[in-house]
Amino acid sequence: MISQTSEYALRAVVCLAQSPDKPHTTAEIAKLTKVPEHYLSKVLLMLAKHEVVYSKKGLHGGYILAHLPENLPLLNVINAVDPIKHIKSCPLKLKTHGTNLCRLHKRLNDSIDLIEELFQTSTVGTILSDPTTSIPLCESTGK
Amino acid sequence: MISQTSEYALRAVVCLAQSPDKPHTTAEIAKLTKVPEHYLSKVLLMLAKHEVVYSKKGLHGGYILAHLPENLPLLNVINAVDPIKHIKSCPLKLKTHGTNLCRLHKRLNDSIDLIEELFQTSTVGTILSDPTTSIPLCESTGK
DNA sequence: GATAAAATAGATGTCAAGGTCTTTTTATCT
DNA sequence: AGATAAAAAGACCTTGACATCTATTTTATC
Repeated sequence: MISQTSEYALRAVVCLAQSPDKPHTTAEIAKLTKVPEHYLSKVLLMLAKHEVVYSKKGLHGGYILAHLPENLPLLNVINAVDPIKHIKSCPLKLKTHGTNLCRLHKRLNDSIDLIEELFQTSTVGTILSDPTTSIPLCESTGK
Repeated sequence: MISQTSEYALRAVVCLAQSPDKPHTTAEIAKLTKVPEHYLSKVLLMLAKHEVVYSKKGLHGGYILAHLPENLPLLNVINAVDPIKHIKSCPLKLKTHGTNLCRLHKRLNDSIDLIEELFQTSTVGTILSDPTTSIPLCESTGK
C-alpha cells in the first residue's frame, strides 16, 4: 500500500514539523522516528532534492521543513521518495487497446486516483492538528 | 499499490467471468490474460483455496468462478492472494502507544480502509457491465 | 584551522515477491 | 485397466526493495 520508504519519509517529515524552528541532524531524526540511520540519510537526500526539506550543512546544520506543514500535502512527501504510479496504458500491451484502459484497469486506476487525491488534500498540518489521537511518533498518548 | 499478483488474480477472475459456463485450464487463462503460466497456476491455487474459483481436476477439468460476478467483490480476489494489511498497532513499537495509532498512522490507515471499502463495493460484475470502456482484456475496443 | 554536519559514492548483504520447472495426484475417457 | 489431461505440490532461481557500512568530499560555523 504505502512503501516502507514512504513511511520513513513521512515519519521524518512529521518529526521535523513538530519543531520547525531548529534544524535536526540525521542522527536525531533517526532516533526519534526509529528509522535506520544510514537508510534515513538516503531518504532525506531525496526529500531535499525534491525540496520537501531544506538541508543546511556544517556545524549546527541539519534538516528543516521547506514548507509550512499546512502547505505540505502528504502526496509531495510520498512522490519525492516513491512516486504513485498511474496505469497509463494497457498492462497486457494489447495493441488495440493502446492507451485506452479496459474496464478492469480503468477501475484500478480510478482507485489510484482516489488515493492520490486523498494524499493531496491531506497535509502534514492536518495530521499535526488532528485532536482525536495521540501526538505523532511520541511516547505519550497526547490525550 | 496493487501487487502484481493481485493484478494477475483479477485478470484471471475477469477472464473466467466472461464465460462462466465452461471450465478453463490454466494454460488457456494464461494465454488470454498474458500471465506467466506457471506462476498463474499458483495464483489460481490460492484463489481456489479461498473459494473464489472452483477447480475441477482431470480431463475436461479446469477452473470456473465459484460465485456470480455480481456477488464477487474485487476485494475477495485481492484478499485471497495478497491481503490488504491494516495498520493495527504502532509501527514504531512505542510501548505507550500499543494499539493506539498516532495521527500519522491513523491517517494512513484511514486511506487503507477507504481503498478496502472501494474494492468491497466494486464487484467483478460491475466491471463487466461498465459500458464506458472496452471489454476487459480483449483485443477489441468494444465500443 | 578545527570541527560538525550534509553530500556523494559505492560495496555489500538480506529478504520477499515474482517467476520457472519438475513431479505427484486425481478425474475422465476409451 | 490403462492412457491421458488436468490440477496440486514443491523445489529452485532471479530480481529489486530495503538496509548496512565505509570512506571521501564539501560546506558552514566556531
